[in-house]
Amino acid sequence: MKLPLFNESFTKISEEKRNKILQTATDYFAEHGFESSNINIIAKNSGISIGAMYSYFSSKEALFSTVIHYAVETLKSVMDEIMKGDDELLTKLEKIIRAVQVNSRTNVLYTKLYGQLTAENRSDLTSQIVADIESVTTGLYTSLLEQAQKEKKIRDDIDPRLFAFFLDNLLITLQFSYACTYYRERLKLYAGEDIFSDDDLVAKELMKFIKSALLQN
Amino acid sequence: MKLPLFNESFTKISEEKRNKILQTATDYFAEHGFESSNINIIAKNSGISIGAMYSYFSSKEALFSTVIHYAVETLKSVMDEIMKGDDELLTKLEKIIRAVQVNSRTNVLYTKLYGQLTAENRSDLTSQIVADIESVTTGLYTSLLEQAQKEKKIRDDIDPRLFAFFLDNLLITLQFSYACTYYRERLKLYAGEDIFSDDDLVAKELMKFIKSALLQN
DNA sequence: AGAAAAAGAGCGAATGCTCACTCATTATCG
DNA sequence: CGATAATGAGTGAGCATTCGCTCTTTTTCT
Repeated sequence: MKLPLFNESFTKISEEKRNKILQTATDYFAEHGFESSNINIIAKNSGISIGAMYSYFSSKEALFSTVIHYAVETLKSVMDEIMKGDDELLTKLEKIIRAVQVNSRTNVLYTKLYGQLTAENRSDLTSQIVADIESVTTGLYTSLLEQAQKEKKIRDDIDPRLFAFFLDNLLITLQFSYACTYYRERLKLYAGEDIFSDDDLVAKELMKFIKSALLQN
Repeated sequence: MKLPLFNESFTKISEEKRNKILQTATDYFAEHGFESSNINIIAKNSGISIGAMYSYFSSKEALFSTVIHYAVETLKSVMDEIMKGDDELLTKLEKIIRAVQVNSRTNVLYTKLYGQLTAENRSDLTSQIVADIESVTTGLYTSLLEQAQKEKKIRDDIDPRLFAFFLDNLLITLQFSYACTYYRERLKLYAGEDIFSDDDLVAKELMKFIKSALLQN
């Protein structure tokens, strides 16, 4: 199955214009979700006509898919950057946590989009995109743990696939907690209003949590 | 701020009819989300006219709020049941995990609703409902950990508020993983197609993870 | 080169469809 | 026979998508 993305005409316009459209659409979708977003307004805010919009994208869904596609690529590249280094497991995890904290603030919109995707029962089309990124991190985390297990760096009495899953769960919810209104409020409920001015504390405690969950003890 | 719930007339109809409406609406909202749900169809599926629907609920949002309200109450009562026992921390946590596994399957719909609520940038109205339940579990987990810390049952070098937060994150994502299509697929990616026929494995490994995260080591 | 023609990018008013919600009418009941 | 409840056709607003048009650029022809 192939996702509907942009039409050829979209590649022919100036990069500036392309970015303007993508940025505007990302903002708008992140704010309103798919259903409640008005593509006419997105066009207007982008400084183009709806007619032009429909020459670049054959449907609202195609625009949405494209936006998601870019979001996913961005997140992926951050992950890859961290993973390709040869730090050991715990160092990599800490880097991911830091990236999540910094990046979520920069890319709040992307994370919101991600949240929307997972909650909505969107068509197979979009859920497919997400399967892409998911399968990347899945493999990454699992093989990281398996590797570490082989090297006796972490305990051997665990199922690396499930532990990778729990790990990812912690990182995803952390991501949400820095990006989505709802989860932000929730973290404040737990740790107080000021928690967002103390990234170090959160990172340190989460590393403590993860570390002793993983290590032989 | 007060949430719009049902009108008085809704209390006057037979319980059977009331349940039929709520059940139908819950199903429908869980399937389609708020925006994409059609209240005319919900009325028809419930076997009442739209006119009647609007005499029971003054708006689509009121119907939605009511549905959420019941969902939250149900989840709350399960939690309370577990919490009021005098089991120790780890036993309680295991019970919660088990409840999440069993209950999510029964109450898939409720969990989906919860997921939709948190992802959508819904009006303050609905986000308020959720703050209700959230503040309950927040308090519960945190004081459980503080208590256990006082009794030297778990390590004392941690911030109980943040550890409670991480704990809750693990439980929430577990809940999602048993209820929402997207997260189900994700868990399958990690642990294989058959994972959903082995609740014990998941529960055991998660307990292992949590246990060593919490214990002195 | 300059004129004429063709291409096609961009425009936005108009179309048609989907609902949330209303209200005139009808049924039910005490 | 009122009063109360229920009905569902109708209303209008919102919005995805279309399409006839304009205006600019490119190509063709003399």
